[in-house]
Amino acid sequence: MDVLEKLYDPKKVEKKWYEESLKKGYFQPSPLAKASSYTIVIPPPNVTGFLHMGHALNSTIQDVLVRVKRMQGDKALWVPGTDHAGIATQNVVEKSLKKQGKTKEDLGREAFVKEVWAWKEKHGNRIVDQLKKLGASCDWERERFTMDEGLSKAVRRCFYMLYEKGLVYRGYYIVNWCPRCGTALSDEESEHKELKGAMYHLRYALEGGESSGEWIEVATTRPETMFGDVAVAMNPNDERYKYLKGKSLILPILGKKIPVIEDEHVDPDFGTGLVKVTPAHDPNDFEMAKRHGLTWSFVMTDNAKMKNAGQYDGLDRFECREKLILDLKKQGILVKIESHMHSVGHCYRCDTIVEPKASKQWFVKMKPLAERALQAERDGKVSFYPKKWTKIYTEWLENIRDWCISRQIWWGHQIPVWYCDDCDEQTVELDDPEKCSGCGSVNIRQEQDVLDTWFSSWLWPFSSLGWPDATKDLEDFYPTQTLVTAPDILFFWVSRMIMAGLEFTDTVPFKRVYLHGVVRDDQGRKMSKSLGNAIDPLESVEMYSADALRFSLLMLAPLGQDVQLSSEKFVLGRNFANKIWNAVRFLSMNVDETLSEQEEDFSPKPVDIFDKWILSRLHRMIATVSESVEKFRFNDAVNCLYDFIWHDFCDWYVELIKSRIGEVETQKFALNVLNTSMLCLHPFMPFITEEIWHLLPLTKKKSSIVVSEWPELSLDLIDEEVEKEFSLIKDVIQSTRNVRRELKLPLNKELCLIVDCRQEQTKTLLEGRKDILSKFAKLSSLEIGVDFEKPADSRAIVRDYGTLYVSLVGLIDTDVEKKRLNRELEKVEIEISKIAGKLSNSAFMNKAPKEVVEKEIDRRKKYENMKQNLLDQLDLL
RNA sequence: GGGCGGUUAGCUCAGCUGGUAGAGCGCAUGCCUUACAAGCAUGAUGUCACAGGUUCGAGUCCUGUACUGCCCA
Repeated sequence: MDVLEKLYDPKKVEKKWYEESLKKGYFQPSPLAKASSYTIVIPPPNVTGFLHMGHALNSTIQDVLVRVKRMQGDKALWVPGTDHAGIATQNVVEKSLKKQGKTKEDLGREAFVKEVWAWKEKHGNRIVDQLKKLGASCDWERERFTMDEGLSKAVRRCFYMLYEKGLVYRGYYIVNWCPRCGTALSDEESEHKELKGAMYHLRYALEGGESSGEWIEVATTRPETMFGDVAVAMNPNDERYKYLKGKSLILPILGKKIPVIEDEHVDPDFGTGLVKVTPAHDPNDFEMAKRHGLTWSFVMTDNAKMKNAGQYDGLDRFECREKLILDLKKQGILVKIESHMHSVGHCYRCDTIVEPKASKQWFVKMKPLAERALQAERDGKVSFYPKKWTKIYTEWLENIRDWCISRQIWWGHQIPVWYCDDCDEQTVELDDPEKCSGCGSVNIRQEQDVLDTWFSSWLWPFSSLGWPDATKDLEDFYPTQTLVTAPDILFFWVSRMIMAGLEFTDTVPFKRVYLHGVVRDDQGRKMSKSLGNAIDPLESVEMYSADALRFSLLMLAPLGQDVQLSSEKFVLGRNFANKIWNAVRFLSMNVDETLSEQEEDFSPKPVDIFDKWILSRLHRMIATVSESVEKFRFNDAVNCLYDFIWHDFCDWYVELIKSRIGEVETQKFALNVLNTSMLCLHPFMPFITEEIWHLLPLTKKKSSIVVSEWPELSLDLIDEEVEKEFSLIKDVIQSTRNVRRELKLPLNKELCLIVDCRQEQTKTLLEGRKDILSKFAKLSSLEIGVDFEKPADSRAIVRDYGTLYVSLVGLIDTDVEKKRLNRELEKVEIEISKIAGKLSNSAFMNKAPKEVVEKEIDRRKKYENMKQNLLDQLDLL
């Protein structure tokens, strides 16, 4: 082995090995793998997107799962891709057109869509390239895009099937309208935010009572909608307004006559108990108008400019509100303004306040789809981790509302419905029709709207594998195993995929859904561009390496918990990488030249207790890591690796074998342990482990660690006895070091140690390791026996297995020692009285399990020994 | 308004089926000890938010309160 650099340099390494893996096709499912497949589909990021920490956490987790399964011999496949993000992408391209002083209308639909495709070809790879920097082991040969040919075909088939079944319909309803994007949004795309608004109390005159000043008071948060009022509603049981029944009112400004109606749904306690009814711009009012057979009128255009509003026509809705309020005040119509907290829908893409608006849109009837999705969960066919999300999933499905799938934009799958100019028939076929399916007329026009992007994404687990065609991939890799995503798209995406899977493929698309936490900043706030608190994962990769980023993220992210991140947290991963590097560096300086020439792997036998100990710890680690990954407890896995490699291997094992590192068998053994550790660590830190794996002389079997076998667990190598013996040796060393530290003795001063063991067995064990004890505790002399007299001028350290005496002529201050021993005594006595309390409690003795009682009795014995010993020591002083 | 989390060391958090409270960072002290100062050694620090309850025994289970975050309406 060549001697390594002192500092690990990840830059070259990461690039080199990722390229190598791509070239050799290691990320493609191996045809040689065993029959069982393990598939994950990536939550497709936006083509417009930039990689953020959420993506980093998300893809690291998927990568760990896939890499582990790949090493365990499964046919592992991680399908990557992006979605076309209708509104977002259209916004981006519109913005760049605007810079050239152009609008999409200037170009026309066809040219605009061409423009978007051009943008996609140029920039659409950005986020994919960024994922590669993190080490994502996706099969890039299978990368898909929601607008590519196959997936468009899937969308078409899906729409057709739902239409034939009567589950897709066109209807007039209140939708969430984004005036900036100029399109309808689904309920999920309208994000509710708590805002400080106002409740405006307005005076509406009673018909015929204008001159006598008779009026009633209505309260509203959106006064500008008053132009669209078609009635005022009261609760039929509201005694206060009994006199209004059957009366009419005069709408201020417009002077229009509107009726008072009675409706059970009016809450008499809200506002004044009288509500203005604006069916075109409010969902409740819309329903109410339907019940009462009222017509409606729009008062806003698609970009939220006022219309049918008299002198206010053309004003923006909020401008209008301001002006209107001033005018109403002047006219004495405004009674009062109260501040009022309410939640207001915002467009999830551009944050504009959503305007509820009646309009004709396409919907999917969700109830029948939801039933099956609920049943699948109840049958245990799909489960959520952590479990708490199950309830959120089921509650959403139980209260599901129809899904508005049409969007008034140009970028996306144009809805495959043709209207006929000559009759009322709608034509929906798998291929573009040439004539009306009703009257045969050729005067047909395709629907202009496009489908919601999620209408493509909900097919992703099977459309990305070839559906609706019966492809080999679909057969081999579907249904998938695990879905890894953030909980904020549980409704948008996860639930809908389950519904789609059941509807179109008759199976759940994945068995387990792992919902990881949200990445927050160090103050617990969500990371966002607008807050400026986002940490760029690529900058972090640049500074700390992808391995460090991955490792730190996982360390900070226990099962489904949010992650509070600051960039200094990556130091942890970086330092760990460097620590490993230096352990390898140490070996590289000592390993025999001839080892590199050996062709086969070697599995040397343990020669002493330390070898047995590290093997025991190693296999414990293998067990924990495998199990934790299976249970999505990635932070446990990562912690265990960290603890084993750093503390067990580097701090103790490497130090212990330094004296015999010249022996080839020792080298082989250490290399073997290190190699196994690298295999276990590889899914978490793919790059440094690959680099080291290639450097280690014994790993010539396969061409890459990526396709190497996961270490086999040998439970019989986990040896409690050996671990116990080792911790005894460790305790003697650490206790002695502590004396040195407490008495501020210089490191180069060697100590004389006497170990007075309680048992012969302990003595024999320690005698056998005199060399190590002397070296590690820095001793000039060491005596081990049973029943020693206390030597003069020494510090006594009382342990449960015996007493350690460190001779310190002239350094022992009797008073200080007394105080110290009394402090120890106090602690021991507290423990004893705690235990005594338990043991004298008959309820405890009767009800606690036998093992627990025995354990307490043992502990009592131990502490009483220590107490006696401490008292003896005090006597001697 | 309904639902779901969180509250454990100075900070960030583990602690799964109740049985002796843990890690990393930070802090303190001493160290360039035949890999690593991105390091080594040793150490200090806790009313486990609060109040009840169940239990032989509660950080862990139950009820309530406070603060805090998120989701839904």
